[in-house]
Amino acid sequence: MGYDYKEAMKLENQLCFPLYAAARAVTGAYTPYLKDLDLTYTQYIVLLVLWEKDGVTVGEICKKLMLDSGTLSPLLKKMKTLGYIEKQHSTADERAVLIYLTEQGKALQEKAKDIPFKVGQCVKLAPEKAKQLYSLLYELLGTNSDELR
Amino acid sequence: MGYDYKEAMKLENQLCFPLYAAARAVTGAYTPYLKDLDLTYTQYIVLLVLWEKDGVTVGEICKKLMLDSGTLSPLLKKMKTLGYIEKQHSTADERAVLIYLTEQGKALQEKAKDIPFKVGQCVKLAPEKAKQLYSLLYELLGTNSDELR
DNA sequence: TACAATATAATTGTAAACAATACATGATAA
DNA sequence: TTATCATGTATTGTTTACAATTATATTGTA
Repeated sequence: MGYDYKEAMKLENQLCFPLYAAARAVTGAYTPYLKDLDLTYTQYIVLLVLWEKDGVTVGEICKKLMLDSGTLSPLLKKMKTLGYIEKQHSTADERAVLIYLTEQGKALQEKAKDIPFKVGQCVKLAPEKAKQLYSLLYELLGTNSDELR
Repeated sequence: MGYDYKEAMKLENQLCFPLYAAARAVTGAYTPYLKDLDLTYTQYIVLLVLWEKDGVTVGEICKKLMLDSGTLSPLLKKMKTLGYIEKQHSTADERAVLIYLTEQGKALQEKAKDIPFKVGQCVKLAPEKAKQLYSLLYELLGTNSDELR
């Protein structure tokens, strides 16, 4: 008996599905908290990048978040109109666009400070299991960042 | 010293991010193979459901895939125009819509049979680690399917 | 110095994803 | 019965995602 493709094709036998579903579920867990701050999940992770290091290029944000400019360009434009960021062309390289937080953008960090904790409360996975999951995911991403994208 | 929220808010300290990124990466790994069959990832997982059990309601598909009707309704409409499925109102309950594979939709299973294997090749995670990841993800989903959605 | 190759963002087009709402059918209770 | 509530699906509006392309700037090189 060979490779049972019908068995392999069952939804519950594919790693992709729980990954896809879990990602949406966890992202969704952020939504109510982010809504209070008028933020979407993607805007939030852009801010996470900027709160760590202000004045980075669009390309650096793309790389960190593994998103492309087709996703981030309109998003950053929106965040600018919302008053969270400013854009500025690099003087060293006119192609590069640097993103800076406004005062309002900086102030959001304080307002968002409880979110990781609150979401952590929702995601009822024992700490050591969360850690395992975390490292498996990074392993998956690390060994595949080239092949997969 | 209290709870260091600035540390907690770093991108690399949040479980959500690798989950989000890995899900997109793995989903993206399907894209080239699915493109050959003129399928999107979401269409593919709908077919996975139907290949397992034909003639299920929209609601059952929603539940299995953890997607809502706002996502699936237009998708199913598209799949109908593509000739993969047919819709039929349940006689027992006129509200319910049953989804049936067409011959073309059934035939796609044979054409798609190598996809799980091929994607498995791309995702270079040792089998036992993939298994671990798999069960952690289902644990995350299982314990939270109510709270998270 | 030209000019091809490359790099950086933005744009366009298509397809999800989901909240909120609408709408039809079915179930239930006064 | 008939008002009311619940259920199943579809629609509308907003925001991602990403492929493919474009516009512009920079770099490498003949």
